[in-house]
Amino acid sequence: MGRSACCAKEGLNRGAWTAHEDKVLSEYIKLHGEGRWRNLPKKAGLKRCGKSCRLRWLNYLRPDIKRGNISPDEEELIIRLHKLLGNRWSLIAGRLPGRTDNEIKNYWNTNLGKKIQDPQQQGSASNLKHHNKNGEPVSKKAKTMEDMSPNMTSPSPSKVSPVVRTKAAKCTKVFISPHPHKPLLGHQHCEENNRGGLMFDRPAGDEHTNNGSSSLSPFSNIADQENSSSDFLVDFDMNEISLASLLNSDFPAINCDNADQNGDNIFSEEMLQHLNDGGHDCVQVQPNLVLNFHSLTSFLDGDQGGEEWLRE
DNA sequence: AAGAAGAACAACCGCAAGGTA
DNA sequence: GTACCTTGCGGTTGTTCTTCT
Repeated sequence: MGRSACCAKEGLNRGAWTAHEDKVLSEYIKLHGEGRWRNLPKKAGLKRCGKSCRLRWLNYLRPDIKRGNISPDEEELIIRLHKLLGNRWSLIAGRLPGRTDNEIKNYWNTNLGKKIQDPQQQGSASNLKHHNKNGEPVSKKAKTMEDMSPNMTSPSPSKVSPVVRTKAAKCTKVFISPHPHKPLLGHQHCEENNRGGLMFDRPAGDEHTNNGSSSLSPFSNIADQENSSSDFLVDFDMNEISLASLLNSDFPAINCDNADQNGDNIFSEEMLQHLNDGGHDCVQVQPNLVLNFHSLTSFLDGDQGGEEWLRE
């Protein structure tokens, strides 16, 4: 992958990470924390360069990573943030809980960049990934995980390999890192995936969110909800005190109006109850304080709002 | 069913900024 | 002041996957 060797050290592994390597890295970081990347591989017993370990952790192994489709709301936010910030992916990613700069960059390059360049194709970028010969949009990803990702569930013999395919499952299943203190709620069938994490089927009745722009509900399951909501709030807290006014003004309205297109709220009562019952150590999530991308993007569109907020 | 083309994305690289001795 | 180290960022590329013919 990529170019020629960077660390150029003989004997170092390159390319795709194996499940074993992921496990070793995760466990090492759990024990010792992040940082000291240069020495980490040696100490952890990995034949990788520190940079590679860092990237792997930040982009895929971190417990708060949200995998899966970029929702239309997120997409809109990305577009607006990009308008303000340009290619400052890390800043943009900082405003999208659970998303990484790499993921957003990739998404931009493969979807939004084209969309912006070709305004005629306005509409949800989720719908213009492919076009058939009639010019009709065909969503490559509007399939269930079972259909689309055999190597996540039942790898074909020829593909059996220890190498981890971490393709963001666009997804009826969501990767969740094991969190000892977080109960695995639900009714989900769960199975260990090839990264040592857990894959969950969506709860029955949630299939409607899997329509290619699926994650209209930005949160695919409890763990996702926890991570996403808390990250978002934490992000606010950390970055701008003035965001309190933002939250007070615009966000509280959203639990109702950010119901998904089927009229369902993003959070079920059960979910909110779980959050308030200590799903989080620090963050108490109020029922009406739910992420509203529409509100945020409106804010960013405002005369003074966005730009100042984004400046660190 | 097979091959081609294009899309998606994981991973790499080089560089710059910040921290420390 | 500066040299070195570490970390983070944005751009780029190779591989895999999906869809079309």
